[in-house]
Amino acid sequence: MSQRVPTVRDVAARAGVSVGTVSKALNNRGQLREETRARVVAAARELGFRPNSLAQGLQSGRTYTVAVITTDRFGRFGNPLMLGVEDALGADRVSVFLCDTRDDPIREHHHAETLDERRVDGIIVAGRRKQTRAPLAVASGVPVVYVIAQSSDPSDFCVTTDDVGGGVLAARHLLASGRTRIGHITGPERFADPRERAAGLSSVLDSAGLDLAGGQVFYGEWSEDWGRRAAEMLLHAAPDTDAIFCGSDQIARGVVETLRDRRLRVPGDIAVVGFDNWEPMAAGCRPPLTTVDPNLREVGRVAATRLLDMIAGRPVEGGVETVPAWLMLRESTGVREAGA
Amino acid sequence: MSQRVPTVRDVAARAGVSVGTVSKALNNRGQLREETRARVVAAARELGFRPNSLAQGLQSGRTYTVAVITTDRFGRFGNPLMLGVEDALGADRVSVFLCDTRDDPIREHHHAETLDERRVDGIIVAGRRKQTRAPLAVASGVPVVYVIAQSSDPSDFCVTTDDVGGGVLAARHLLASGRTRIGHITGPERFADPRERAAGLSSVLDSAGLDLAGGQVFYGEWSEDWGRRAAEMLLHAAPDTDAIFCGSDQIARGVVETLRDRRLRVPGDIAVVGFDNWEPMAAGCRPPLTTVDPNLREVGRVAATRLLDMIAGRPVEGGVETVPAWLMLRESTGVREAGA
DNA sequence: GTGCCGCCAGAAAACCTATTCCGAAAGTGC
DNA sequence: GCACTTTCGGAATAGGTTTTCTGGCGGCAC
Repeated sequence: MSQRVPTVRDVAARAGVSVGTVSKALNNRGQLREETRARVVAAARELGFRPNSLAQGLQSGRTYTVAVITTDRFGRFGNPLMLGVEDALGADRVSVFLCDTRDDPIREHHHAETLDERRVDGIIVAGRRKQTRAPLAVASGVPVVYVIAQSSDPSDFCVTTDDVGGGVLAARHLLASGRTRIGHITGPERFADPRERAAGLSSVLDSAGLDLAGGQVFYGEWSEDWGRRAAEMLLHAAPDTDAIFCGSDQIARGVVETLRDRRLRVPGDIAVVGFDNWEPMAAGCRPPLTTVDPNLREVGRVAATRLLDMIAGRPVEGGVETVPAWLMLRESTGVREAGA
Repeated sequence: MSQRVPTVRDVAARAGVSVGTVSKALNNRGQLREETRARVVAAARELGFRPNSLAQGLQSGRTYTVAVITTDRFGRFGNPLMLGVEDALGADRVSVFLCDTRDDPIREHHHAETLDERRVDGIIVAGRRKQTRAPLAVASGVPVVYVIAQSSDPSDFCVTTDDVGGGVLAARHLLASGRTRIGHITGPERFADPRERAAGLSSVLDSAGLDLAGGQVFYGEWSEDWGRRAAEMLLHAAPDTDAIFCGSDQIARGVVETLRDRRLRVPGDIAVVGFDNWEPMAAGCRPPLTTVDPNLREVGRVAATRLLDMIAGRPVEGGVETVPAWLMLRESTGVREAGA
């Protein structure tokens, strides 16, 4: 009872040919009689033969594997991203190694070494936040694409979200809905992402000759609780606010709760726009949230596609490619009620 | 300018020894003079040599790779699970292939074939729901561990959550807090998970001689909206309800919202317990939710550990191993207010 | 002092599995 | 009978690990 997995040698023996012939028959290469080819194929099927991709990789120098290194503790951002990556990679029978660094440089280095040894064809390095980071320490020649967090080496290629554009989308939508006294509650000022979203909003307001309701951006934390507290502050500073753009869906949830407590109708009295399009948060809200979708799945798809380009030797220019966001319309920015 | 990655041959040439000697030197095997070993190690370092793990895998028959096949990429369930898997695997330098089937049997089969060819050492098949599924169609001999969804082959090994136990925990906690009129709002009745949670609750209530508030389990959907609607129904049927155990944190959020609308205080008038301990949902709730944590990270850790056992040839009995849940205490089940 | 045994260090070769290139045998055409 | 094609075997190759082999040397006995 040999439980051994069959090799080309076994197939060759069973078909009565040489190993070279087996390879040619199964890969449709070389000159073979149709009868021979069929015999080999039959033998392979009967034995349940599966070529060893380690041996193939050794031979060809390509492993058809790609790694995704993420700092995101498999958080919610990683999911749509991975989905996009799989979209692009799946077609090519490329398998994905998933490595979580847990924000630890030692772990990252460790993963990089292992991936080097595994001779992955390429690597996607995904950060959680927009920031500049040191290039991944990996064998020269292995293509690397950076996602969201970009490399400090300008010749590296990076794909990222369009946070300024997301802010612009939200702002234009609110203006188009007839809102003019728009406030902004968002995450920590020390991060680039919320600053860019705020910049997008401000640019639109400036062009329209409008000021930010409350006179300032309310920077704080990425939590519902901050949304609740900041909404109080904003309404205290500017009681006539008629729209609030929030830096995340979680913040928006908090904001909506405060508005409800104060008997303010959404969207009747105040429209609310979130950011992330984090389905369970945004759709579960009452009313469901209109929100900016940063298009992470597309970001993942673009990253993987470019990586495949680089692997195939097609030139990919260094620099940052920005994927446009889009607006998910739900009820929280619906039409303003008459007389409101 | 040869960009070629260095091989043992290059190291051997630089150190002035044979390739066999290089291997022995770098792996601390065989008999070598200390001076020779040091010379080889130095040469390897200077060249930036990294052994090709494809070649090693070909030789040893072990690849130090494991695959996780999941049907649940969107879900929040995959994240803590993967974390646990990496906890257990990381120590052994085992890399993880992540395969998403998107609930498509064709995709699953496709992944299984590819993993076969890659000669992964083992596979973890993770389902989203407790159900029985056909065994993964993979080369005989490759160890497979099933998570949550179990294999129809009783000799396969499966790790799963303790939903009955979770229900028991929630029920005991509520009884201990002095609640006696406990309702239950949960997900679809056609799934085993909510039925088991309800069974756990019922068993405790039965032992205490209590009935379920509202006279029935409110089965529905896994949404906030169902939580809101079902809470209305429950309160209509049993206005004196003093606690609600919810089948998910999302449902609990909806329930809490309805209670707030009705001016019922949580936990003052009614205590609420969720299920999942999905941090942003449970902690963001006002008040923060006491909730059953199904311990998915531990489930992942156990699955990976058992898989490593099987890979190492240590016997693992078939059957289902259940990982105990635990209760995350937050404010939604705090002390009952005096006079309430 | 010389011959033999055994050990040490490292070279050389075999092996893991699949692919590819080269060449040989057999068959065809004229 | 010669050139040419078709068909397939055999060997080289990829990059390591492992086993076997060899040369040199020390120790011991006579």
